[in-house]
Amino acid sequence: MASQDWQTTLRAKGYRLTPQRELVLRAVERLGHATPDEVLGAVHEESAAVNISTVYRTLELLEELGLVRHAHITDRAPTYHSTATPDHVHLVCRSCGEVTEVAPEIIEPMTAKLLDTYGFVTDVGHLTIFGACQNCAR
Amino acid sequence: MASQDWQTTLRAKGYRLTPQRELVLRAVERLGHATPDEVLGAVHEESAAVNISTVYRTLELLEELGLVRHAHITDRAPTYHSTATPDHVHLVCRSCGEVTEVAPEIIEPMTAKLLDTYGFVTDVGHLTIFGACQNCAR
DNA sequence: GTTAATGCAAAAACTTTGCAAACCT
DNA sequence: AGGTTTGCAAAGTTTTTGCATTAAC
Repeated sequence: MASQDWQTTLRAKGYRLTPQRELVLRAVERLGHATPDEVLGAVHEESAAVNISTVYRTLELLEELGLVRHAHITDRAPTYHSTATPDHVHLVCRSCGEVTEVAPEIIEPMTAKLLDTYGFVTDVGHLTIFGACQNCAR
Repeated sequence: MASQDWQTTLRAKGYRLTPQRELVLRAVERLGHATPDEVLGAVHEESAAVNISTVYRTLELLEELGLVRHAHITDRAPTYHSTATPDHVHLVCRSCGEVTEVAPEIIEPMTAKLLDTYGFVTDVGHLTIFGACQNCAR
């Protein structure tokens, strides 16, 4: 059922089902958070050869369809994650690089205030908070 | 006085005072938020020729010294801003690109909770919140 | 005079694009 | 069959690096 979902979403907009698209989506789901390059690597481990440009095009497509999202967790490449996982905020430690996923509820007081004061609707799924984790903070 | 500050900071760590470093720092202060490329452009307008690689090296140095900071406001290049301006959070509208600066107090409830729950110390100056501004939200 | 910093040019890393061949429907 | 998608290769961007020259101290 969930496995049909993405197929339906693709077809709904007239896009075709290809093994590459399935492989990329699966890789993103499996990896949790991954750069285009890491997605390519993961797909290759599946003993499948997909071109890097296809990975880029596919990630763009999947994001347009709302099946994946990206966030800027490192200073370099964007990292993609599946939207099948519930929305979450990323806490990224500047020292050790650890990434913690946090339920969006924790920032609800803030999003409420931003809406209230500025009429700003926070895109929770895209939020990355940098700082120092418990271990590195002291 | 403030104009001496950065000179002192540089010397304190044994770095040298160069016109390029002053030009880059001034450009960042003047521009508010700027990519390395925009900094280069601004410096050139000062009728001074500074190489792009010097801009990169200088921004890195200034950041190490705590004189500038960077945040990821767009999906592409990082934007640098002076730390002379008080810490602030960036609200970025995904539709129109508008960037609003917000006092850190507004997110204090969130940072408190993150500290409480995860021992996570939020780096407020680096925080960029994506979403939809008042005009674009509806 | 020493040593760090700059400019330049080349390389590296990352992403995009054009086009013919292959594949989905 | 017909139009979309892929692979490949080449080009575009952005950032980094090595090294000789220049400039700060």
